[in-house]
Amino acid sequence: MSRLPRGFHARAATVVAPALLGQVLVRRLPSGEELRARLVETEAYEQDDPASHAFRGITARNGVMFGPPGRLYVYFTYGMHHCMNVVVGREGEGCAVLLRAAEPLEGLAVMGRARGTDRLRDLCRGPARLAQAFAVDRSLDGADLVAGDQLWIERGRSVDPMDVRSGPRVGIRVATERPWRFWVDEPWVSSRRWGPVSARS
DNA sequence: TCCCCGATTAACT
DNA sequence: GTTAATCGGGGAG
Repeated sequence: MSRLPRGFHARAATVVAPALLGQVLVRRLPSGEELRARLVETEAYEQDDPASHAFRGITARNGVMFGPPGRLYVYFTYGMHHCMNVVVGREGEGCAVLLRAAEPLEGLAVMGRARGTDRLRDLCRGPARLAQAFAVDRSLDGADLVAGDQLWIERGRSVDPMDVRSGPRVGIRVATERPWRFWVDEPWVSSRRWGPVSARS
């Protein structure tokens, strides 16, 4: 399997987000074990986007977002959850794609232990669940997905563009008119409400 | 310093 | 459908 190159990430968030569907997220744990899951749901956060953590400029928390593309931005929220994003676009822009859900493929027992459940469907269904299953927290903030050895993304079987759906992003109260959540209609996504088949190619 | 609330989840009714 | 859990970020004062 080939790893997604820097150039893949160096594009607009609204392009990278749907393009990530079907790609395989890989985590190598300190123990050497590898986890794999196929991405099925993402969200784009662009420049000048009121819903983006980068909207109000660079801070200690979101600094990685303004760095080079292809790195991981991890944030902590609700006092208990971690979520992971891929930094995209050009350095200095502050664009990212939130990884929201995936189909577990490999390392299921390890994911189940991390999640505290054996229910396959709940291992990676939701951004915080995905991060927990993959043992991702703030210590991986800034990890290089292109050249690093802890986390990366491999080219997976491509998703038919006609199967990509889109709709409003989840859990935000601004910019709801931007249909920047992308997903495929499978049981692994966090929510199947909304969204006709996307018009985008 | 204080204070509100969040790119959520799980356990309820 | 509703709500508690739980705490760091960042705007206001």
